Amino acid sequence: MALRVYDTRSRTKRELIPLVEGQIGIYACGITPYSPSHIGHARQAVAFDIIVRWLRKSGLKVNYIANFTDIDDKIIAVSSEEGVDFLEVANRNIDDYFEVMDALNVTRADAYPRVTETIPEIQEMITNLIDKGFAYVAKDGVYFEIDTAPEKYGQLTGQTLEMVREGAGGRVDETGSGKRDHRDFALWKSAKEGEPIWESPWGPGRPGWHIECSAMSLKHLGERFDIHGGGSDLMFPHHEAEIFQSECCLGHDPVVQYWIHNGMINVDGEKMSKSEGNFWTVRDALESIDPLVLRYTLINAPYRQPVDFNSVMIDDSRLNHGRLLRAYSDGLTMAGIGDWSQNVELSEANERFSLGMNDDFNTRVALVEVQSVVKLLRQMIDSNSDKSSISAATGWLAEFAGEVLGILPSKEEALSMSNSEAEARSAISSQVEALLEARESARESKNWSRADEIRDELISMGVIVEDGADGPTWRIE
RNA sequence: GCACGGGUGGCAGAGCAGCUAUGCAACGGACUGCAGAUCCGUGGACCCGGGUGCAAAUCCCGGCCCGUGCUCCA
Repeated sequence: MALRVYDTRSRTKRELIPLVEGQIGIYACGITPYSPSHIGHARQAVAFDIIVRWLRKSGLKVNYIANFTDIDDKIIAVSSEEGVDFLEVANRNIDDYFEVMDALNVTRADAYPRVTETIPEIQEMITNLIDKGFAYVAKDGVYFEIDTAPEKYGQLTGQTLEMVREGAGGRVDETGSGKRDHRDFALWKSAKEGEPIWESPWGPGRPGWHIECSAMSLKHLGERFDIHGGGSDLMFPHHEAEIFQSECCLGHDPVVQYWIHNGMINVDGEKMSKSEGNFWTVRDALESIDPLVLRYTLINAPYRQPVDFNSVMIDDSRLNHGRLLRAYSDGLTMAGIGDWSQNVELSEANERFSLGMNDDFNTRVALVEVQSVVKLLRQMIDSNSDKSSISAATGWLAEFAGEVLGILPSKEEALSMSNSEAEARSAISSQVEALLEARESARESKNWSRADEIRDELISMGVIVEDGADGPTWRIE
């Protein structure tokens, strides 16, 4: 079954053919840690996490690299504002990143390179570009000269040199920059007062934005690698600049076989931004949303589509995820995890799930199959199916909803969750049983108002009563 | 303005030439004193206008609307 990936550069879905059979090198542009991570970062991290999980599930050996751009203008701005070292700002926000992404069940990348740990490689690349005539030294730094490779312009966004010229023409003189052309971009920025600096052949300074990713991907994945990705907002200029740098430096193209970009997050249909006041950090979101529910929300649309973050969407995810969780833990306690491969319906579900994931990692299609297996499992439980069927369906969920999509807690956690619920139950059990008994006798004498009164009392204790054919059952909300 | 995505039932969101998407909500039924949970069933959609097909939500052309980008210095 062929795995097809939408490649931004060719604007088509193409079959994923690894450079080295059985192996995939993937680089994803991570965050610039100048503030706590927001839900857009979470979407990116989750999207690539699932892509990597699916590649591994497909039998590929994956080397996944995600970087931190830990020196940049915004970090410097925060650091000078707070009067602390720039690395303190970066480290603080990197810690935050790991903490919230762990909560979202994001598998760690194989490496998290940082700009500040890649300075020699960056300088080497810049030297190379100067030597080959693609870059020049100016009074305020080193610039990549766009006109040396005009054919590479607009590779990802379709824009032409002329368009951008119109968009920003004539600014070079105004800013006093040493650029020859305003579309040239900085590889190295000369030191300014009070900024962190590194020594270089072109004087003290720091790397420009863009070069770090070319250098880090080269260092970790080599001169050619399979997949490079990030948010769609990075296509221009960041990723196009990388194409210039890497391909001109290495002297071949393409360096990256497939470019993939995830869509942005909107909040209530509007662009999420600090000035709009609709800005959600992951921490904000986790105050009212369970981490796995948030993850469910983020994969509720294919990774390339925009996701609208709104209360309906979240409530919907909460409901569906809750149903999934309940079916899973019921199945787990009743029958455990079993082999699903002998069950026809589950095998078909597997096929459709895989078809969806192989079609550019369509998690929405995958979730439909999860929902249908939840329904199937529910039916099995309700109709007192044999243990092996229930364990098979539970096993299917563990494998696909758990292992691949990462929206289930681990088996141990799921069981300990039901254990802690059991503890909570036993703590109030005698009290509840007594009330239920009183309610049952009220019901027998058709004293409905008294019965409902008792039920209300139980609800206020956080107990939900459900009358069934064999008498009432109850659970803790 | 230009580039790239997208506009599907009350809502969210798949499908991207012929075959029930799915979930929530609604409606009907089973079970219920009621409620809840669960199950069964029903109705309901493809932004507008042209075009190409035996056949178009799906392809082409033209509108309209939405999102993102149009660089670090500004």
